[in-house]
Amino acid sequence: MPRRTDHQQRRRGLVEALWRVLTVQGLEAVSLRQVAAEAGVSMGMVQHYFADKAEMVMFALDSMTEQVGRRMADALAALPEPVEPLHRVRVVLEQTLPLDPRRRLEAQVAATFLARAPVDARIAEYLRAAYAEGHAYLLEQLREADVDEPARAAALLLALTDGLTTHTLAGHHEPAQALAVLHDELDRLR
Amino acid sequence: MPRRTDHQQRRRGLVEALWRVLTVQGLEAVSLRQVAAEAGVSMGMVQHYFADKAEMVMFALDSMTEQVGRRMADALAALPEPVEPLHRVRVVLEQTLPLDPRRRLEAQVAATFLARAPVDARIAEYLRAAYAEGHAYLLEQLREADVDEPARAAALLLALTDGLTTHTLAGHHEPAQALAVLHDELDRLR
DNA sequence: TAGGTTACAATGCGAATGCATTGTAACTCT
DNA sequence: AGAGTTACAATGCATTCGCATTGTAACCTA
Repeated sequence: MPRRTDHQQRRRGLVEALWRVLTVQGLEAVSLRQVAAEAGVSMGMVQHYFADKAEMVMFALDSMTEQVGRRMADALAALPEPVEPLHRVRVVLEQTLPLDPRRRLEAQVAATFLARAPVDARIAEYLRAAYAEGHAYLLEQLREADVDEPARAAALLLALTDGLTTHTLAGHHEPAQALAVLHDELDRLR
Repeated sequence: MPRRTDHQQRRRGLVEALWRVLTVQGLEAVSLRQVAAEAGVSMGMVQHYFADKAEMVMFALDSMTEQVGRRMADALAALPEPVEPLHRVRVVLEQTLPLDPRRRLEAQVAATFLARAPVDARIAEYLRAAYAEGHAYLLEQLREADVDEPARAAALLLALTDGLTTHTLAGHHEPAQALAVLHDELDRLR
């Protein structure tokens, strides 16, 4: 066995560079060269770690959802006992709102991919599975909270959160306003 | 004065071709050549009617919002007297949901531009003005309907509608479900 | 220490892009 | 009828793209 590096770590570094290009210049500016430049490495290195552009982009999407999922799990674990189901819903949804720089970056990456889903089958399929998972979790919590029509409420909350995220990123209002709207809606579900 | 054509009409035709490219292949596939090919004309002609790509794209956005606005006005005018303000809200918001092929195309164009706003100042500014207009209209109607916290409710409805649109376009659920969610939420405002 | 594998760097290539330039009909007005 | 303007079409150019190829150093194993 010859010279070895930590593949996962290198790929993560490149993906962070990709995210930066994506959030500053948009998905159409994401190219092998741009990512390499942003990461301060050669284009050959990027090629070494990703078979092609599509794999790189899908890995960037996967890394992002993984990261958000981790933060959701952490936030849930930090909740004081006893945990109300609607509190879980609130905490989970708040992780997807652009409330700080980290979440703002993630939200923008997610929003960009979501907007691209209608014209990209692979992205659509991936996001569909993620949506199904999120919907199932919300459904479970809303049932436990005795909310009327929990399936519809779950769809509503997911759509509302995404809409608030998009509007915040577009500069239509402040993050705090988005948070207030979400809290209002959750209060009304009681 | 020499040879004359209807500039507005030609531009509209080209913009429809642009929309088709946009909805099928995404905004990054929109190029002078692609639009020309889709419209069945030469690239020189496209250049003749638009100074550059940016102007063409902004005109496409403007045409779309204009068209949606026209449909909203028509739908409002077709409402039977006496008109309830919440009914107006419903009719207006329904014009932005992808409930039929026409609205689906418009919704996808709108969603694509909205997702691009965070990295494009010109688009952001344009959409901000459009959002402000929509919010002001909803605010007026919600006040007339004696809804609690009308400003917040307006922001909620706009975000929810956009979220439902995005999720429908991404294939997360059916158009009918999106409509049902919106109707539920409007009923709860009474 | 020799051989083989890994980790890049560098370069080349065909395709596509936005835009500028040039050419040429067609039409209007004087 | 001539002149001038408009409406395109065609082409060229520099740049960027994804990807393939090639080269080379570093490193591990036998």
